[in-house]
Amino acid sequence: MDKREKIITTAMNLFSQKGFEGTSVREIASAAGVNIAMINYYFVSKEKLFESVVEYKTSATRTMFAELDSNTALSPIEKVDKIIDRYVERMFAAPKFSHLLHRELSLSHRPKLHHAITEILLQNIFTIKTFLQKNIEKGVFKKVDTELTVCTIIGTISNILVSEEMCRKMLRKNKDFNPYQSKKLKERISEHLKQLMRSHLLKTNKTFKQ
Amino acid sequence: MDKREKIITTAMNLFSQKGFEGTSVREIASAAGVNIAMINYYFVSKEKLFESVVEYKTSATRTMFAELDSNTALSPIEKVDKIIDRYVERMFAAPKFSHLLHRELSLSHRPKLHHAITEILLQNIFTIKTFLQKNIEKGVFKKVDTELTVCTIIGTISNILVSEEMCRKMLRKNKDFNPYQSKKLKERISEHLKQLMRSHLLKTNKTFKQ
DNA sequence: TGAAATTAAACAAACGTTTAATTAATTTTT
DNA sequence: AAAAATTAATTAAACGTTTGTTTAATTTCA
Repeated sequence: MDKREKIITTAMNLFSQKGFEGTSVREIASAAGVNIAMINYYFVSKEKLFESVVEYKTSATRTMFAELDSNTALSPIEKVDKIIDRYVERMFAAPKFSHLLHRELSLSHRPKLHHAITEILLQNIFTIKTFLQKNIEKGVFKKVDTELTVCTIIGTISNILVSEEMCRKMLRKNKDFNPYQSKKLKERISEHLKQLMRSHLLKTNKTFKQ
Repeated sequence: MDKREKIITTAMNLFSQKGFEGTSVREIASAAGVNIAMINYYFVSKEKLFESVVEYKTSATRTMFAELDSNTALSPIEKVDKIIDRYVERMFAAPKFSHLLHRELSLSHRPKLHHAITEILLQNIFTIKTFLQKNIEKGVFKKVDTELTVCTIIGTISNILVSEEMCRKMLRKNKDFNPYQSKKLKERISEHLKQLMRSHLLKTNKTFKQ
């Protein structure tokens, strides 16, 4: 890995753990094993480094929902299942980075970064929303509030993963339970959301695994 | 309002807007109209001030869910409705403070504060969870994942309110729409969650306002 | 008179950033 | 292909600010 990339991944980890203001440039440089001046040399400023981190991390997963949307082999409710699975997968793969985005989103004193994150997240939201709307028009799904339904899916997942300690205590697990590594929890969340969405979206009284 | 309280409310607003590290003690002192030394005189340190802010804000609403729980005049699903109404109300009353809590919760480098917030939020979660469990045992509600159901309610609301700009764009509103002041949005979220919870929890096929 | 409240000033430490000098790598010229 | 010239990468040190906190003197109030 070249130094530029090493700085980005190190910064991502530190920003995720301690926030933007809570992480110093010296800390990043030291953890990445580079001279402190290299950071300004490559990224101009700390804020620009942050933007690079966001861009680096989200570019890979940007097309995920769009690809899923164009897959026509699945039934509407099966697609909902897939959307849930993929989103849960994505959040579990990098929970701390998701927190970083949400944290920055809830702050208002760095407008540029705020705007950039908003645009990134909106893409995913609109893809799902449009999918739901189409199937409501077709008469396949109930006439639900599509925008808030997307919020429910995303909000549920990010809420559970907001803190390891919180998650453990809420689920009454002991100290050696690691939420972010638990395959069981991942499946449990998927199951819950699928069941929730089936009763929410489907007109007929099909109950799911219950 | 005495100076101590003035410092707390000013700090709350600034911490909410700019985060803990993003707010300086000088800034708080200046905005509160007090000498900078007064903050350490009253609160010993910046971190202790933060803890005082959290304590001050949450003490008032701490008993809310417990009181609601002991109200026996309502049917189970009506109580769910009330829980949703109250929670939405609470979040809309101080959205930025909610973000402050969630932001701090997603960081791991101030363990003391992290722990304090966890305990505060857990009280509400367990009250709702226990209520759901009781009604599942009685056979009134379906056998759902109670813990994740609570996450869904809380997560949906906090996800929508995470950012004003995000909310506006997601709901396709124009610039002069103020999400945090919108009574309509508040009702819309309540409606969505009530409908969601009825299809999720109720065994019979009662659909709600649809 | 004595305790509490308030102040301006200073504290050391940490912050993000820049400088200027040096080494490494690449390109151009012979 | 070797030498020279040019660009890029890297470094230690210092830059001026800002940070949270403390001091010691003064004012306020009981």
